Amino acid sequence: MQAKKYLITSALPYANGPIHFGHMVGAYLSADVYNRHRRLQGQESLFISGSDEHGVAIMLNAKKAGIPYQEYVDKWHKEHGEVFDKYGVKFDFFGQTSADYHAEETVKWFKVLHDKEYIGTQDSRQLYCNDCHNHLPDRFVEGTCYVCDYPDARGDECPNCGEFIEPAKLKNPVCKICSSQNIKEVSVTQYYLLLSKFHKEYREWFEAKKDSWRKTVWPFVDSLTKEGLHDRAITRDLDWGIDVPLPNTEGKKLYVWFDAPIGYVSNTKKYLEDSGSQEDYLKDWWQNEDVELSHFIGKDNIIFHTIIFPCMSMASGFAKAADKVPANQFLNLEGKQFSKSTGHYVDALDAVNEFGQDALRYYLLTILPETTDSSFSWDQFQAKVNNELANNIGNFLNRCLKFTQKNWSEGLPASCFAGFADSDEGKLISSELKEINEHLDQQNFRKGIEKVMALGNKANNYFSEQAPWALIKEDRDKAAIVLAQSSAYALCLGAAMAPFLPELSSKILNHFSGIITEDQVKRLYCGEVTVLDEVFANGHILSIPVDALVPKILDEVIASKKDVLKT
RNA sequence: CGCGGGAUGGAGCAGUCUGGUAGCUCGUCGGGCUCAUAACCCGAAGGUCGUAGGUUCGAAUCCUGCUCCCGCAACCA
Repeated sequence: MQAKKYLITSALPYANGPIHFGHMVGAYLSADVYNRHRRLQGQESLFISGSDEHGVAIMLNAKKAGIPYQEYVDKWHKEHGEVFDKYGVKFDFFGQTSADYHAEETVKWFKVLHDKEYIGTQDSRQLYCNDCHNHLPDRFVEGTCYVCDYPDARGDECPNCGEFIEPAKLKNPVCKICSSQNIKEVSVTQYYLLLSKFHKEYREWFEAKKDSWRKTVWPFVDSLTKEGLHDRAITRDLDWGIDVPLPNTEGKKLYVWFDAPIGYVSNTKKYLEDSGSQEDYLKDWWQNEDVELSHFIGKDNIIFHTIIFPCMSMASGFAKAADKVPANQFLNLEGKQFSKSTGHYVDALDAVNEFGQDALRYYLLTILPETTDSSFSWDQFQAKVNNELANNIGNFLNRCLKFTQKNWSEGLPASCFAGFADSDEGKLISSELKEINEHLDQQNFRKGIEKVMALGNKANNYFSEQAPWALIKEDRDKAAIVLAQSSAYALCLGAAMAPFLPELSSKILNHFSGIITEDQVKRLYCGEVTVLDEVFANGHILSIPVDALVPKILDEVIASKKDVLKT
């Protein structure tokens, strides 16, 4: 059955540091393209994200910076919002998990899961630092591996021998927070999400996804869950987070990963309330079977979005489980991992301020790590932007519009545009536009943007073959028809590009403002080229001066970027 | 045998599920054009599809073994 509405979420960025291209490409750009795509199709959609603001890492960094937790996360929330804005990633709502409305929603989920006996207590042994008085999560302890004697084994895994570590057994454990060796093992009682009880229902839901989920997602999750599900602690002994809503639980907070995905739901609720909508966030969206729910995430989040949150949703009855989880692989920088500490790093905000939204969105979308890890390279960035975006698309628009403006300053008459939809060019464009739609329906973003480029290629092809610069000397009327068809090409390119490069798209459409409505753009986007007969019913005058729409990136600039990485 | 992903012309990738003369973008070389952002168009060269076997009339694609790379992914998020 065709879904009627689309609920789109992007992983909540952790409010603990700057955003880099890896984040951008992992969970935000493709989600934004998908959202814009569905809207252009005239579908109803909601695009939700927000800051993830709890957890030990934030606590410690705020303490280190000497500022209150709330102030710390607010700072990052603001900066992240700014970055997304500059990249044209346009959420309907970008909330915060430290807000009251979110705590309220999370508590509701906890209580229902508790009442249904999907939450219970278990005792476990955990390390505690006597000097900084923190309960130490596995990753915050280091020591000597008890299997291979590797000296820098982490509390959860030994990077040398690959053994999964039981932190209490580590030799010479050291607190990673304060470097103290004064660590003791204590017994703690935590609340657990009893996923083991939900195995059968979970697998029933999961197995139905086999053919539609990416092969980087399904087999991995399958191998983790086919034998059974592990219960999982969802509380921690911390002083920053949402209080456990039960008596005698002082000092316990909900684990950040329990509350974070509920953020999608609470942010939806808040958005609908704030925008004065009459819709109910659960009935009309989260529980609605006619809604297609897609979680856009990086591969590091697969477990939470394909196992834990779906179980929480189904077991509580608050929400349907995900329909699609188009998880991306990782993006490297010049072949190596991004690393802020070693300086092998590019700040996403600096980059967009320098190169602009179109160039970065274009390049990043063409290297989306959909099937395998990919790599950002400055040389390739320059080559692709200059050769593909500027020379192909940008130059086509420039040559065709400038030529038209120079020779038909009075405008092209309606008669030149007649019959375009039925022409070979018109039919070709129509089928190309429909194909782009299909790729995006399937969330194949790279293929989609490749197709847009191919359309630009065809436009250049047509222009060169028809050679209007020669034709105009022999038969001005025939040349006018060629230019009219080229204008139609330009307009179609503008529409096709809309979900990928909204800024460039609107620059193109701007040349046709006044003769095309928003609704007509949507129809054109879906491949209905007959709409052009209406659009050009009175001919067309290019009234705005034509300028190069895609600036080229200079060698010196790229060289300086590469130099920065070397040092 | 921890788990998953990957290995395809100089570079980056698609194709593998559903076997049938190996495709795309960039780069290189040759030609054309001059409307345009030294842009555009046409043509060419370049690959025994990581490796060793197997199945088959036929394998990049299916099966088995091996090598190398990336990541760590259910108590960091």
